[in-house]
Amino acid sequence: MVGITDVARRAGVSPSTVSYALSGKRPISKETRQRVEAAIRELGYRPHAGARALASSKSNVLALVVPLRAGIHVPVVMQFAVSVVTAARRHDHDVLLLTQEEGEEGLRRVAETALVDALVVMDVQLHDPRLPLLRNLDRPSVLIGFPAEPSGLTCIDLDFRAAGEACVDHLARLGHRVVALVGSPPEVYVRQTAFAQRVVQGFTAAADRAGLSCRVHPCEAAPGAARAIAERLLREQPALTGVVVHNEPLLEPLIDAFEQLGLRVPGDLSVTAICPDELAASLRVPVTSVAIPSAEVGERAVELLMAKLDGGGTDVPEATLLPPRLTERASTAPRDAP
Amino acid sequence: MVGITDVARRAGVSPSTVSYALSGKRPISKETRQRVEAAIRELGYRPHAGARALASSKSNVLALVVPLRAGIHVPVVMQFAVSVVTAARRHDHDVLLLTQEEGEEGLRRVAETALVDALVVMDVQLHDPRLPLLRNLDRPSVLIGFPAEPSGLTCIDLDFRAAGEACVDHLARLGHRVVALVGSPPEVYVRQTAFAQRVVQGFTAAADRAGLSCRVHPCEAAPGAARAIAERLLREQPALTGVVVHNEPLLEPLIDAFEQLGLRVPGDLSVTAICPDELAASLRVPVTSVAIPSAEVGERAVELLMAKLDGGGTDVPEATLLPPRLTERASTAPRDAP
DNA sequence: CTGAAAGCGCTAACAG
DNA sequence: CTGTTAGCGCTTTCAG
Repeated sequence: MVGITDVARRAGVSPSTVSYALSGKRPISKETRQRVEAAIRELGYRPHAGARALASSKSNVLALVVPLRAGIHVPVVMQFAVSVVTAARRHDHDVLLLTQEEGEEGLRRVAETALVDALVVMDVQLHDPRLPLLRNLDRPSVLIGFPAEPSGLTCIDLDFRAAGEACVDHLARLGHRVVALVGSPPEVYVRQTAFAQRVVQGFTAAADRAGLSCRVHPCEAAPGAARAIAERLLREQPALTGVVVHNEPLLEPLIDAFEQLGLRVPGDLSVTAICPDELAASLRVPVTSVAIPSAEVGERAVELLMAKLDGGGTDVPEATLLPPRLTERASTAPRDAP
Repeated sequence: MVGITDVARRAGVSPSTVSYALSGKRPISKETRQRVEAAIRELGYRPHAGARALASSKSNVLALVVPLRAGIHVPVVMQFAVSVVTAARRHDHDVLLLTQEEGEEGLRRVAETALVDALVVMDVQLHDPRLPLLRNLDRPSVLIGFPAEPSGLTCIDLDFRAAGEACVDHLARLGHRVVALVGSPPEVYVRQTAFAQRVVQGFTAAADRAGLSCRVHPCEAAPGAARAIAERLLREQPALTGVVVHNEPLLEPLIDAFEQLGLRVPGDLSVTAICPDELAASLRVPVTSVAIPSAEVGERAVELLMAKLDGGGTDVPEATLLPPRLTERASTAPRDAP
């Protein structure tokens, strides 16, 4: 194995100079640097990650905890993970993948063995059991999602409340007076995942504010569910003309179901969704939607972590709520004059 | 920070004894072990990962390279990743997540810095540029998928050829005489991803053997694609009664399209798929399918890696082809008597 | 701007 | 069955 001393010898300098040339932590004359770089190249030198971690107390690895639970749209998780890895690499960090299953012990393990320098935790619940641990860990973390009591933690997410509002506002502006929310599966609410609830709050608040009649339906994404929910919506709200869908797998079948029931989208019914842009744009009827910006959230999460790692934690905001971005597509239209 | 010497002092033993008590690499008397364990518990000791890696030249971390390319079904990748993590944890290893994007340099980096002990590489192409590198790396690897020349590498995958055959055999046994394969998007074939081609080979071979008329259609998963391909199939093969689908996103819309064209499934048309069981089982018409056993592949991949890591590499099979498992569901039926 | 040298915390001979 | 000790390869004072 070729080590730093081999490089030093070949370049005619001391090991510390090689180290500093690599880290840039102190000025190195141009010629020295070039000799070092040449030696590194010629020998194919790679610093040993473990040795580095031991000597510097920095592993340059981040932990990413991904959820496995039911009712979570897998492509969003994956896209998020990829963006975290990509962003981390830009900051010269790698990413260790942990599953939710590992629980608190998993977090504690990777943090306390110094395997990772910091943690990104997805799918945070309102009263997440991991919160006390994350507060006390000696390494910084960023949570994706907001728990009930976020103080002392760094959290980031789409502003789901505002997203719910944005959808309703859009429908209200188009003249719709009776709207419904088709939400995530019931288990997501039972688990008290904050984002689902926040959409409901925003939806309801905006509807009240605009004087709209509204209802909320948590909804499974089972085979026959789309048809059933479509019929139920129309039965319960015969004057329904606006629907907000916050349930990725159900979006396409639901639109199909409406059309099979004789309702044209957007002719008779306007549909908006909260979902990834790619999904909304790829449907037969491209859907007006508020994007779930997984890639941006992942990227920002890593930036926050990096700021905490080298800023010491000062001036890193505790809460980052990304404002919703609504894109109009073909699924919404003004309500017919009454 | 509490180190191994603190534990040793507290337990009244030497550091090496603590180390051996932890690793089990040499016999420790029961009483000593208990004193050590008590000390560890009382002090909340955690061995430092970097120090361990440096001293033992083992990081206990595996690299997992995931694909990002178009035409790859994301849930399969995710499920696979999760099963790799889970299996790795059972063997006391962690998993570092790399994206395809990092390419050869990424593999080289994590291997040569000793960040990881071994690698799992997904989505291997027939003439994958990473193959020479993987052959020469000093750390073992397992490939998911088979390149054109797998010798000297350890590969594992579903036997896609046999899967294609199994679907055709099933249809043939039910009396179908004219069949079609709706395959992966064209880019998957162009990239020469082996599995897509192998399905075609198996499909064609089995059809020839059984004397069936057959055609193959690579197919995008775009919004209108399902309807278009359905119409095209019926135009080109008016007597078509059996379809094999190897394209997850298209499966459901394709069945819908057939039914909209007036063909009942399985009354007029039998459909089988090669896809994850969860997908096949969750459709309105549960589909007879050969499962893509992502979880099993991930698990087996890790077992192979572990065998190579501690077995020295001997007696680890180079090729592991998982036999297809076809589950009959509601989408296939005997062909009507002519 | 550069070098010397002391560890970082653990493992694994070697010695008993 | 247990202890002593020499590193593992790098970073970072301290000195110049």
